[in-house]
Amino acid sequence: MATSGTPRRRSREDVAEMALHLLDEYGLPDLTMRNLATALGVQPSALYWHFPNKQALLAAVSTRILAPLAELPVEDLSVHEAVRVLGARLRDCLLTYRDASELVSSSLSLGLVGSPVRPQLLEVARRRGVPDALSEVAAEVLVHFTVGYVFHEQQRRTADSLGLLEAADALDPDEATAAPADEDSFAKALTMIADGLDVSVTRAAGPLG
Amino acid sequence: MATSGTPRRRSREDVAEMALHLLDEYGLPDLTMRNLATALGVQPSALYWHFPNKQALLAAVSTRILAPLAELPVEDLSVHEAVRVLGARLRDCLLTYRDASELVSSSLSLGLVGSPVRPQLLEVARRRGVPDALSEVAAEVLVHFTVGYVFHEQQRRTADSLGLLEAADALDPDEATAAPADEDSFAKALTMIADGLDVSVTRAAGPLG
DNA sequence: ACCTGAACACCGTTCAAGT
DNA sequence: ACCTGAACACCGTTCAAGT
Repeated sequence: MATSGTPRRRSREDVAEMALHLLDEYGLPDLTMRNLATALGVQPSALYWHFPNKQALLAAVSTRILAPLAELPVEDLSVHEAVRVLGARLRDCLLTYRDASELVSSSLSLGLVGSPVRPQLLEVARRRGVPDALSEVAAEVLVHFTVGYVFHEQQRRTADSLGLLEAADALDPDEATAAPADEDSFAKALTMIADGLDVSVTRAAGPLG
Repeated sequence: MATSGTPRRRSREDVAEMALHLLDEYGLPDLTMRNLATALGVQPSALYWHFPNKQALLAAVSTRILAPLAELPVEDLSVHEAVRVLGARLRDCLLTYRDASELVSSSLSLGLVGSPVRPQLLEVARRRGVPDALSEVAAEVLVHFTVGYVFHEQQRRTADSLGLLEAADALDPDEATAAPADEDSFAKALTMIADGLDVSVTRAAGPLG
């Protein structure tokens, strides 16, 4: 009995994993249902048994990309530290796979995937007596900024890997080569966001004690 | 001579204007080259005389959407006020047309359109003696957050106009109906960003004077 | 200068039918 | 339960040719 080994129940996971691999290898524009089916040695229509549509598939891929964030230990951090660590780690996750920020951005906006920093930031903030309303706002600023920043970063990366950097710089003489999207300015931005939250916390606590 | 009236040189502008109209009327997914051509009473291939590709067309539409921002008078504002006013006005521009934030987000990330707040924020900041490096960072946080926020706002808007709000809320029992994307939390976020910039400015000026 | 006509090489999705 | 085969209704883009 059951000699055919494990009844491989997780073929849905296999599809998502192959999709993530194709994303990283060939980029989002080439992550088509047809290419994915071919890579799996299957007909395109077979994918629709596992996922209702392409958006749902992409949401599953987004979840995989963001998974490492959930395991990040934040209990002992200050709120200021948590904002910076969560932002930096979210950026790491997005930079791990090609075009990941674009994919996550859309899954996030469609509400098909939860905020990758909200639960942990809320937990730390509560522990320090910060009102949820403030941490909610900070979480939104943090995730929108980070995803948008890395989106921009990855687009420029693939853009000048194709050698069409001049086109983008010819926009405005003053505006050219705005920000090189360096590591440093990202860290400064996170500090600015954390500082902003601190000010709000102080203002909220000030009148009371 | 020249009896045929004005030689209508601006048909390129007409194409962009019609595209903006279609965007607002039917949404980004239905803004196809074929639908646009039909609306103009022309063959799809005719559009490629005016624009090299669809991305360039969309960039022109983005520029139109963001145009009102350039006329905003900011000279007399404090840096703190400028951040909040520019953010609020950017949101207004994006909310004026359906799916505008998604379109602008991609044009922005592709570098086909300049930052809609950078020039004015830099000008105000210089006037107040704020180092460019700091206002650059603040401008990035401001634009990424605002575009991302409104993207999320508009997606939810069209999502529940289609009556599929429950699907998104069934994600996580704790995480459900995260932020109703209200006017108020957006204003609070802008204040937080402005506060963060203020702290950075104070820190930069402190050791010196 | 501006546009047509026709083609090329693709898409996501559905659905009866197979096993 | 899981997949095939075949179709439907589309896409963006190119390019010779017209006017």
